[in-house]
Amino acid sequence: MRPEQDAPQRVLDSIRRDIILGRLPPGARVTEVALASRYGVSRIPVREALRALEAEGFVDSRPYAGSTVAAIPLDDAEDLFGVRRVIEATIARRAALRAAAHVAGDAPDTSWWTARRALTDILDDGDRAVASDALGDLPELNIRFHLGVAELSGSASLSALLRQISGKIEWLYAADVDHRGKQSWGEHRLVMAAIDAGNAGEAERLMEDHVASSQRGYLERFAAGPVPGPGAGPAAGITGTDAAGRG
Amino acid sequence: MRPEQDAPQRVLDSIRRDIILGRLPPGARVTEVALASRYGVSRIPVREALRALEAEGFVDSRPYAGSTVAAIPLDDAEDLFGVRRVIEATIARRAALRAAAHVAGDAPDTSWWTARRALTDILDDGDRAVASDALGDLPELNIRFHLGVAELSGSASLSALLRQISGKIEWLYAADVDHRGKQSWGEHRLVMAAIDAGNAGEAERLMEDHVASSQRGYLERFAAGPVPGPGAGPAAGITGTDAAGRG
DNA sequence: CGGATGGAGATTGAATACAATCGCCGCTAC
DNA sequence: GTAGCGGCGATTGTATTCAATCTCCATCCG
Repeated sequence: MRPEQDAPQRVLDSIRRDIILGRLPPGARVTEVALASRYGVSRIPVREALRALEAEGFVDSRPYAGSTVAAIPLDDAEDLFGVRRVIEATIARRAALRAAAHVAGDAPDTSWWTARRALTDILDDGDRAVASDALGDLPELNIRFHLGVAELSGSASLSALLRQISGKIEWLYAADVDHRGKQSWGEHRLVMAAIDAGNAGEAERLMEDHVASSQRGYLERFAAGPVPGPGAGPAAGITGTDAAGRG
Repeated sequence: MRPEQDAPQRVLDSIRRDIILGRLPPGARVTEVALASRYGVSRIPVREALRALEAEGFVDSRPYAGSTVAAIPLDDAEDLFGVRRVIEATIARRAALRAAAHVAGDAPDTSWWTARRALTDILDDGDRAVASDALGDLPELNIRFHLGVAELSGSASLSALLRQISGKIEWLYAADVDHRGKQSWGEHRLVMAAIDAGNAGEAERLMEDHVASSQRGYLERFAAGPVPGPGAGPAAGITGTDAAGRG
């Protein structure tokens, strides 16, 4: 079996996705051999992925006792949105500043153009999804847009922080996708325009409003009875050799 | 050799410390075998530690090309402080709310008392350090105080975020410890008092001022010629079998 | 009949071994 | 003299293997 060259990354993304989408419910035991056989690799890449997930707060581990899926951070929802607002607004401001520097001709950076082009594609894909009422594609595109802007900001530190927070918030939304759907998506072009114009203040303000609006949508939905969610009971995990998340 | 039960954690902390303190300068190559022999373990724990460090943004890795120490995020300094202000203020507010719930008798949580007692010890140790002019101990105690308050807040998500940001900021300060020394340390007791009183608004405000003040100290120091630092050249790394950070 | 205790099975922690890939150095050709 | 190229050493990626520890369940004792 040839080395997949980034099997750990693939395994990491897959497990995290299974957790976020509720295919691995909170409390479920995740054993290394089960995951290894599920993804067709040995335990080593799985171990690395599990350790990363532990650092990200998606699983709890105890020495020799294995790992379980962590509890969904329901109590942190409001604060997570608050932190995310600040981070995203900062990112938008810096992205605008960097865009301005680029049109001015300074900083001849090819990676910047790559990131900018990727955003164009994401925006177009999202518009098509909205036009064809394929709203199921929007959550994924939404994440990619925001991470794309982070890329454009040029700050690895802020990108990493946003990535961590986004995962948690995505988890909160859980399988409850399309939180505001069309309207929310439309706001992305406004943010992008401000960035392209190099208008740092406007980009910062628009992004903050956008995130705040997303937060309101979440709170309205879950204020009363928070998240019926898939996390029914601390069991039903994968334990056998081929049972992972086939629900 | 018996399993150390958390060798990866120890290795992770050690390497991160070496990076933050400049013993492993930016650009230095860090090979698995060198680290393994330095810490007396095999490559497996080292791999897990390196992957965690990559997620934290301290090293850059490419498949089959190995890992190098990342560049110090100098350009992110101001924004990192901004995000940290929000996170710490939120943490302080929640810690106060939780303290209020505890004196009220709700939530009989033994781990809370453990965390609270640890903070008492940290504050006392810091006072002793100040009294005996052992200011070299303050940076370490400073980090522990802030992480201790995060623990008290009861939010694993916010704790993880703070941990990540603190590492970066500590890196910025680099070997330049005792940034404001005695005065900064004294502010900790004010924050702690507000938390113990269950005064959420006051705790939030005091913590934000405290972090903002720390930021001013940093900017004043490094505004002109940012960080002479140990990152002289992209070389001098550890490559041999026993050369790690013996500088 | 309830709770402690011992052992078997399962699972993780770590080391060793091997395959795949990269980077460097000398060589060749122009 | 310099640019392209092939081989070799070094390093990473992964699998296999064994030791240490935990969990669960049946058993025994009070």
